[in-house]
Amino acid sequence: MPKKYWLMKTEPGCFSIDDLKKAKVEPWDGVRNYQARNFMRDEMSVGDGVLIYHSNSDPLGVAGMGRVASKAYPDHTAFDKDSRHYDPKSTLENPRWIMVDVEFKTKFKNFVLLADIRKEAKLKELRILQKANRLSITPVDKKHFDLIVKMGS
DNA sequence: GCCAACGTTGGC
DNA sequence: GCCAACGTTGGC
Repeated sequence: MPKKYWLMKTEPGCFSIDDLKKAKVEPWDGVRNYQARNFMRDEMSVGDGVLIYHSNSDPLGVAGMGRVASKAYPDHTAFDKDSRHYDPKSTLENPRWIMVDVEFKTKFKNFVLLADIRKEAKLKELRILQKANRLSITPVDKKHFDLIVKMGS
């Protein structure tokens, strides 16, 4: 299967690129959106490239790069009553939510600001720039992925 | 199956 | 903190 590329959002106040660097590999739990889930279930494979995007923070933008390190498997936080991601409709027999492991690759030398991504004409088709795109996982074209990595290096 | 109400996301 | 946009829920 050809390698694919993704952008995954995280709130750094909750889990940042530095946390990922420290953890090396992290289960990407808490995704509670069907479109994002289906990307993980149907399209992701081990080795895919991941842009790590910091949302809801200052600065906003892409902080680094990782890779998909596992296939999708049940998100156990959905079973945990004490988790903020608890979903009573997800059961062990029939898990509704899944996650993949994400492995740290690099923290960008130059944080790639959302404002600079907006200014770059070649990136105008990027999903996160489209109006009101709230998807926490979006596919990224290889050429866009490579350009953002270049901007960050 | 419609749709109003509600909760969440996330940039500003 | 605001609020627009969107997804989900649930009554009908």
